[in-house]
Amino acid sequence: MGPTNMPGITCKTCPLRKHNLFTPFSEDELAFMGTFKTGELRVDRGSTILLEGSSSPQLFTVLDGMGTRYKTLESGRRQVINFVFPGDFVGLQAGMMGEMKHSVEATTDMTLCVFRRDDLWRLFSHHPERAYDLTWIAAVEEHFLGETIASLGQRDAMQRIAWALVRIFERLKATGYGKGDTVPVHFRQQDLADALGLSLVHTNKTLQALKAKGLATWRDGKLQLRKLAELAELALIDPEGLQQRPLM
Amino acid sequence: MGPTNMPGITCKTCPLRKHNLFTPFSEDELAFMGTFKTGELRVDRGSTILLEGSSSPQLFTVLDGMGTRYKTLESGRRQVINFVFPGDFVGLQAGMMGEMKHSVEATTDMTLCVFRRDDLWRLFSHHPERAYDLTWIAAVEEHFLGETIASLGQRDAMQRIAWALVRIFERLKATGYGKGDTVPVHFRQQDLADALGLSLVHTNKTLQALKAKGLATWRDGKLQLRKLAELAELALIDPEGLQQRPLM
DNA sequence: CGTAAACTTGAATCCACTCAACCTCTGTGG
DNA sequence: CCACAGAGGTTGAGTGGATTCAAGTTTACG
Repeated sequence: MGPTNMPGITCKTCPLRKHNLFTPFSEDELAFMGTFKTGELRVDRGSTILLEGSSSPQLFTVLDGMGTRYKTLESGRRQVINFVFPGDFVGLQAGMMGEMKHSVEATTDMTLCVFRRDDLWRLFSHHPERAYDLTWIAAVEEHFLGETIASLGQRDAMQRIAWALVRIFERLKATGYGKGDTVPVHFRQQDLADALGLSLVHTNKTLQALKAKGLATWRDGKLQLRKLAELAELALIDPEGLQQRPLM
Repeated sequence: MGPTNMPGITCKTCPLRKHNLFTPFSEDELAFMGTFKTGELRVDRGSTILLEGSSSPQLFTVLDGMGTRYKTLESGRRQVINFVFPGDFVGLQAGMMGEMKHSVEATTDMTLCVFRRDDLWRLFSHHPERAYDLTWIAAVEEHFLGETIASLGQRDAMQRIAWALVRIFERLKATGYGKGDTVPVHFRQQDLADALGLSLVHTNKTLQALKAKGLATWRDGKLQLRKLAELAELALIDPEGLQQRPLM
């Protein structure tokens, strides 16, 4: 199955909107987004959605599925900047700066809501409240990247992994995935290693250590956090929870 | 000398605008920015301009001086998210999300251009081109943080320090600081260490190693890069140079 | 002249890395 | 139906880059 385009969900019936992770839409906004959205894209897992250095004519909001944003250094090493979840907006850099500064790849099969880059200016000129939200989204992203920098710079391997697992867990729960203390996570250990600046071997061993402590189990695409509070404490995360943010 | 407020430069005569690091202003934009700017702030080195968790009523563009954005973890460790240079816009997170997710501190005496947070909406609703630029700025910031993540995750100590020195150097040159192969850098080694996730001791020894290689000398607030290209190569930086960006 | 801040230096330790196998699936083609 | 290949995961051993600890030195300044 290759990438396909098909008329699917409308903004009005968008299943993401119901999660209170996202700020509610007004009727006006809803109507506008309907015209801003140009279609839907389905891609297989493994597909590259945006390529570093390219200037995509399209912007996306992830409707379903997960992926990674990553950079490849000249040394050949890969850094996963962050993980991409439903509700995330991708392509803003290409939209504003002219070209992507990282790649985006689908880790699972993925459905994306498609916007035209050329419409961005229409958004700014005619729908300031949506423009405001877009900037808000950029600010939220900046915040998370700052947190990641703090993790890579100041946390040891165990804290980093605990931190990542908690963040992934919280985000998925807030978007309606999983149930109880278990969420579906289909990333590979290598993805996590590349995200945290750790070797695959050490990531593996540290995951086992967390399992031995009875804090986290991650097998066969299922992540189970038995003692979330304890894990968050180990990760030096202050338990503020996720703040509401806009959705594109 | 404490913080003082005094009518100084007007946007029309703003010395930053002349550097081609920044995209030019139109007459309209210039006129509007004059009304958006509410004053100037001078602070001594060591001052905290924005505090993590606070919701500043003010936003700033740095006119002169340098500083750091940083977070403090529960463990007491400090992570410098990035350095702040003239032309940088600070306070966007507080402006959009309600509160700062990191602190901003002046490392040298600093002059800032002051805006009122309440005026942000006026900017979005009446000056879409400026709103667009603001989002652009956020996207640029996101790009740099992504690069930093790649550095902390994938580069070793020598590469990280080389990377940081080159980036600092390029940015300062692009804003008219220093001459020849030397620029003024008044950060402490501890700041650099905290930015790169390295210990002070190792930062010190690595700086000496770079000096021994004849690549970089940093003493008494003067950073001299003798062989920029070679240093950039060591740092795995592709020599694209700095891209034009908007200025607030 | 004394104190504090920033910078240096040396030594011992350890966290995380690399290397090198090996295991366990799953899908595929003879 | 079985052999094989490839991807993802696991395990052990040895190494080394970066850390911590603990003193120094230099510089700025009241």
